[in-house]
Amino acid sequence: MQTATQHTAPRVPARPAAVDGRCDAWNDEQQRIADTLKLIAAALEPKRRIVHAGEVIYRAGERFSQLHILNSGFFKLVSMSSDGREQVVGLRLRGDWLGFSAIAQGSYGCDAIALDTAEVWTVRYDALLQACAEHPALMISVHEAMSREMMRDRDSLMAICTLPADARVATFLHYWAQALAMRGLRADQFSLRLTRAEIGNYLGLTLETVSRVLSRLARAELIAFNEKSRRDICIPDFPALAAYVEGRDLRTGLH
Amino acid sequence: MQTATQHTAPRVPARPAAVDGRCDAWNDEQQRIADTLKLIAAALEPKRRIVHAGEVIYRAGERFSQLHILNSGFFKLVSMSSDGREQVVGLRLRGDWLGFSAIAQGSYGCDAIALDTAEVWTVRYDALLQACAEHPALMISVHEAMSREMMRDRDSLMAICTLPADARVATFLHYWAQALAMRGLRADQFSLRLTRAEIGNYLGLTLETVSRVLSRLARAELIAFNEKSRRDICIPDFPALAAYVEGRDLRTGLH
DNA sequence: CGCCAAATTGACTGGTATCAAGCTACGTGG
DNA sequence: CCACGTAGCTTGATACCAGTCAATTTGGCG
Repeated sequence: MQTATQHTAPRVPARPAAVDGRCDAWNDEQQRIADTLKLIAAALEPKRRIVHAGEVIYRAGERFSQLHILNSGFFKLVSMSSDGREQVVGLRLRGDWLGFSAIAQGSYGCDAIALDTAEVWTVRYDALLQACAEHPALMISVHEAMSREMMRDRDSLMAICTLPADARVATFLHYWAQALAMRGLRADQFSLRLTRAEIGNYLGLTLETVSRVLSRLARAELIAFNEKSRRDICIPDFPALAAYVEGRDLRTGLH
Repeated sequence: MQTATQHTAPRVPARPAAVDGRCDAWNDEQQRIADTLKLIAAALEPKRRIVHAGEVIYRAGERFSQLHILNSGFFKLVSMSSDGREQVVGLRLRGDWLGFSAIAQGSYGCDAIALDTAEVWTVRYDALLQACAEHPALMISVHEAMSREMMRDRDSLMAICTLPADARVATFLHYWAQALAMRGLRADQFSLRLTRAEIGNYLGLTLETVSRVLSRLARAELIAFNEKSRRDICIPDFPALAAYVEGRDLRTGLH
């Protein structure tokens, strides 16, 4: 079965020793996702399909009747406000659901766009409801997924509200590396798959500011660019990045 | 039964004619909340209690086993990051649930603090799961509540990320007035019940900036202060405020 | 090769934060 | 009753971070 280009290469990525403390959570997370997918496959026979970068799973305004689960790949959620401003409101990876926020309103509130080749599983919402009533484990799993999404949104809200630009970008990279690692993908080197403008949009910054911050972080050796394609980021020292994201008043020249 | 001080007086508040367009949504919302509460009361026999301003329903870190629904009153959710920064991450009114975001993690991620006398209904999560399996309507209602919470968080994220200070505060007031109106409470005059510092914290601004913006909005006559207590806000012309929140390039002297 | 989107970098501007000085309301105790 | 302290709020002066505008470089692709 075809899967995402970049994300398949190393099954067990090289991980810096200092992240070992995370290995439990990391394996747990992998297990959790696998269990959830198995549960869905067993109870619902989801429609599976491959989509390619740029393809749209749903658009804002479309009638809601299905939910989607990512088996692989990488999506962005783009919301458009009444006055025409666009905003990237979320990013989704393997194990994440797409469409929860449409349940209440009956129609999607944003576009879901693939940034990569991805495998999407689709289930009808009414079928899911029925399956949940019959399979308690599935209902728990769905609630947990929604709860996790809320928690994540809340964290990013907090980060974006309170942190200066350097810390926002660093937090973003840190979160992203962690999310990849938890899914068994390599986290010490990866492609952002987003333009500076999209990152900035997501973080509430301009593309110039994102560019400048990335340069500063590189100068401080918290990240490095892959020669060829500055969209590929290396994280040579994950603990250092983590420390910067927490403390932020360390030796680095970044106040 | 004792209920919130301020929020009970007018059963059907005076509403400026121009908001009539909203009356459908407004009555729908009231009906929806009433239906949900009835559903919960019927299926779960929730524990009901009155809490007073300042009381805490749960604290970050506590083990999760219960969810709460507000029958009346007004809560803030306060999250504390590892490095000690505090942040108001949400506000809750009648019909809102408290605790969803704790499901995934098994423990609460923030404090829930009453800002007013409130009536809280509490249900065990395991009981809710079981009831959901037996009552499809209840499960739908729970999913909708979670979905609505996601949508709201997303909207506020968008507002906070992309808007300048004036618009943030105006959006906040507009949302708040609407939320009160939808619950049948008077929206043309209300108490914020939050200090400038708390509002600023919630909106990613300093208390000084909030104060200045409120003064500017008052000078532009989009809001007015109740003589005595500048924490009581009047909205003399709701459509004007709504127009400002949307367009923002109107006649007002606020660029 | 030449075009175009993306990214980088610099100079300048402006919106918020910060620092600081009062003001107001309210409760406490003399 | 008034003096006093305190918490919340307002307003002004200044500093600085990030946005804006602009010039240039880089990389991808027909």
